[in-house]
Amino acid sequence: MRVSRQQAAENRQRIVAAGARLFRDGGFDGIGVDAIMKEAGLTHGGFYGHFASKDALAEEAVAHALEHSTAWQDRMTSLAELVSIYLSPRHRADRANGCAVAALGADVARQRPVLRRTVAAGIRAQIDRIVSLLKGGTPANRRRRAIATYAGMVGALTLARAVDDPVLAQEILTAAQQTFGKRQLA
Amino acid sequence: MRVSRQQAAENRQRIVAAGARLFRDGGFDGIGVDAIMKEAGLTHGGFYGHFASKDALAEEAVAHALEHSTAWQDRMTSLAELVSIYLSPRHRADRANGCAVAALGADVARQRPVLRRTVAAGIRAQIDRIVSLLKGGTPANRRRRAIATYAGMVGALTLARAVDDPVLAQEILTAAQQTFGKRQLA
DNA sequence: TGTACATCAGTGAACGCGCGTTCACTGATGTAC
DNA sequence: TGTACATCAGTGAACGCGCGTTCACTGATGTAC
Repeated sequence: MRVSRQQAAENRQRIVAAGARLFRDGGFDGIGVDAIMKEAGLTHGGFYGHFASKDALAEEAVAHALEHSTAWQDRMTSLAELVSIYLSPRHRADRANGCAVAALGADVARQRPVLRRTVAAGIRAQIDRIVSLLKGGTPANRRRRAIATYAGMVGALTLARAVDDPVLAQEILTAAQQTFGKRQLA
Repeated sequence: MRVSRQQAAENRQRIVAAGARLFRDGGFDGIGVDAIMKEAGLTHGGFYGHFASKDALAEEAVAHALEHSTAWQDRMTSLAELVSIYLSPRHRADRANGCAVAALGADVARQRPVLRRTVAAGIRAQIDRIVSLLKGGTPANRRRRAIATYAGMVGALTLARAVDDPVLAQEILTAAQQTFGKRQLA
């Protein structure tokens, strides 16, 4: 049953958004086209009218996730605030809507170059965002500290999500928050 | 064709070692029982004489990887040295034999509790190892800095592996090395 | 503005392949005498 | 120490299921007149 062009465009967007959420939650291999289409309120057969392959969606979904998982950061005025939200228990628990780099992490390294290029662009943008919140030092120094801070954030979230012990997880988040947020890296 | 008990025990160890390498390289879902058995020099049918399931092997393989990928660290006498090797281009390129936490990263969070407990133990051990290399400050302060340092190391390696641009990758490794190795976190 | 037809977004059955797992079989090892 | 038999590690074919992808079909949309 054909739908209007506008409806079709909306459906496409819903598929991308569903993929962005489900891939972050379950990993690229952990989620099927079937589940994504169902989440978007459609049946799996229609998928290939919108995308050439699951891989092609993955690419768009990651781009979408990178944009939307960082939008709130542009409203932050201090690094402490940004780090505090990034390393919050809520972000730890909500993989599906959080940072795509931390959610897909090592798996990105195993994906096609196009996808990795998209992720690289997202990482560059994130570094710039942190640079703009840092004070003092030369531009080169600020960039180094921004990279180290971002690495600390991604690593701490990854570690906190990997462990099953909630106490250790919280200790990791708190330690990283104090180091990368409250203090400024030298 | 039956083999000696000793041979069988050696075969089992070879399967674990093969799993440890291949899982780190390809991810839990990216590698099949077939490939692991072939890497161990056997055929896939014999797998279930040694392990109850692929998941059961994953558990042992991760434990094996955590031990063997950190053994060299006990010979390090300075944090700078440890960080320098961890964040080297060589470690970035050699996922299969490197840090299991960075190699499997976010995927660990999606695995069974037993495996996550194993990873948590490995993370605790790694934190202690870094604590013993830190100087100055109270024990609590050293522990916080050790956690932040470890998070920075894992995050930087994850980011460097995720991006496709070797220049950006090296910049990330260098920045993290300077921040977490050459200087001491406050 | 209304009618007739072509288009095409979405449906759901079906295909094919890969992969985890099972199983009957083989033949060397281990053991009982 | 040697022989006869039971055990069992490993083999490779086969099973079954899930999943990515295809396809004939449907019926509402878009368009030509």
